[in-house]
Amino acid sequence: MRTYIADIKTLDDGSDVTIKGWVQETRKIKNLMFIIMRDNTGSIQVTAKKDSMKNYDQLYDITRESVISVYGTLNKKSISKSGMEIQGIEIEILSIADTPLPLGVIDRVSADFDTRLNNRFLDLRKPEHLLIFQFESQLLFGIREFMNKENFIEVHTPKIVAAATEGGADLFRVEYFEKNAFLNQSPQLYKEILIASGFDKVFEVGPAFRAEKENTVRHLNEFTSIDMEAAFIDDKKAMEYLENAISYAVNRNIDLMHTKLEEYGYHLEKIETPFPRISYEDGIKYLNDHGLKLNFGDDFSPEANKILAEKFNGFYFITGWPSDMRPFYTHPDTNPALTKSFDLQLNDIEVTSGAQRIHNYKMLEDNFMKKGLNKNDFEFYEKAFKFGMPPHAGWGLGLERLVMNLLHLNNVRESTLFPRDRTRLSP
RNA sequence: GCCCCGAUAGUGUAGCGGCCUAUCAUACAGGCCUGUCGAGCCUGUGACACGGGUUCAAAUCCCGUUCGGGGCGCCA
Repeated sequence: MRTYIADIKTLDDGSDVTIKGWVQETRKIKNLMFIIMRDNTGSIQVTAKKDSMKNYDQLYDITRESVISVYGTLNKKSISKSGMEIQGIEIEILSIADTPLPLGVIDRVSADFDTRLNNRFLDLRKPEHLLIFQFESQLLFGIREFMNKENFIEVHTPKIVAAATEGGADLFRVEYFEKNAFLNQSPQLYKEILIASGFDKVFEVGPAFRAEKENTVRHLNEFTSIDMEAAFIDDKKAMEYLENAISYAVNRNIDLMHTKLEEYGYHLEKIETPFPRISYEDGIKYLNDHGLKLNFGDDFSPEANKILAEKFNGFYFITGWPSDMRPFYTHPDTNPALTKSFDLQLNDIEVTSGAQRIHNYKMLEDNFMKKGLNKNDFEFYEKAFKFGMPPHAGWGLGLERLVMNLLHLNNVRESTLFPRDRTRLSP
C-alpha cells in the first residue's frame, strides 16, 4: 500500500513503507547512494546500498525527475539532517526522465517566467508552486461551502453566446456552424435570467473571456470568475455576502494550511469583517487631498489605487460609482448620476465588481438607449424582465486575482495554471 | 490601441567595437569516493535569435523581422 510522504512521520520506526514519486536529487558515493524523493505532499531521503539492492547499477544511473516506487524500512533515528530516512529494499523504476531538464525543479539558478511557463509541468513540481493551487482549491471549497450554507445553488451557464458585449470589453469571436458567436465575457445576463426563473440565489464558478490586448501583470484573457446573483437583495446585502464569503474561506484556509504556507514564505493574516467602505466621491476627495487631480467621472488609476491601498491596507469597498462608468444593467441610486454599485479592492488591485441591478423593464430599455446599445441584440435577456423580475443584486469575483493578492504574488499568471495572455496560447 | 525595455550554452548570466578560439554559476556526460544532506574533487560537452547594413575589424553600433518582458488605457 502506498504511503504519502507527509504521512510517514506518523508511522513507527522500523515500519515497512512504499512511497511513489519523483527523484528530486541523488548523491552518489560508489556503493551507496541517497535519493531525495518527492511526491505532492513532501520529500524524504531514501538510502540505497549496493550490497542489498539487486538493481543497484540501474538505479545508480537514475536521472533527476525520474519516477520510482520505493519499498523499504522507515528509519526515524537516521543521522541525516531531517532525522528520518527510508532504507531501500526494492526500488522500481517506473519512468526515466530525459536529460538535461529544460527547467530544473530544484536548481540553484533562477529561470525566466517565460521559460517556466513553457515548461509549466516542471515548474509546478516545485512545492511552492503546487501550494498556490492547493491553496486555491481549498479557498474555492470554502467559498462553495459558504454559498451552500446560504442556500445558493451552483449553476453553469453557456460560455458560447450570441449576444454582443455588455460593454467595456471586446469579445473573442467563434464560428458557430453558420452563425457568428462569442465567448462570454461574464455570466451576468444569464445569472439575471435565472433570477427571473425563480432560482432566488445562484452562483457560478467558470471561465470568463476578454479579448482585450492588455499587457500587464494583473490581466488575463481567460480567467476564472466566481459570480453570484440573488433576488430580493440590494447592493448592501450583496456586499455582506461577499465579505462574509471571503473572510470565511480565507480564515478557513489559514486554519488548515497556516504551517505549510509559512514554510514556503506565504504570510497571511486572518481577515475581519466588515471591510471598510469608501464612496467613490469620498475617494476622489481623498485622492485629490493626496496630490492627484481627479474629476467626477474619472476612473482610479493604478497610482490612485496605490494611495488608497496605503490608507486601507487589505480589503476595502469603493461604493457608488458614476452611472457613466458602469454597465447598462446597473441600478441607479436616488441621485441618478450615481449607481448602487461597488468594487472590492484588495490592496491596490480590484478583485470584485458588483451592484444592485435594474429590475424595472422600462428603466432597462431607457438604459439601452442611453448606452447606445441595440436592444434587439438583448432580446433573449430583456424578455426575462417583462414577466415578473424581482429586485436583485450580485457580483463577480476574480479567483486568480484574489489568490495572487492573498499570497502576495507579483503576477496574476503565477496563480494561473496555464495563463492565456496577449501572446500566450500554449501550453 | 499607445509607450518603454530586452534577446549570449539545457538554465541563469558576464562581456557593450580589436584583449572573445566568449566569463562565471548551475545543469549535463565521464571518472574518483561507504553517510551524503547547497556533498566534494578531477576531466569534458555546450551559446552570441534571424536578415541586412556601417567598419580594416561586430556578441558589441544602425535598420528591419521574429520572439519575449513591462507600463498606460480598460478591467476581474
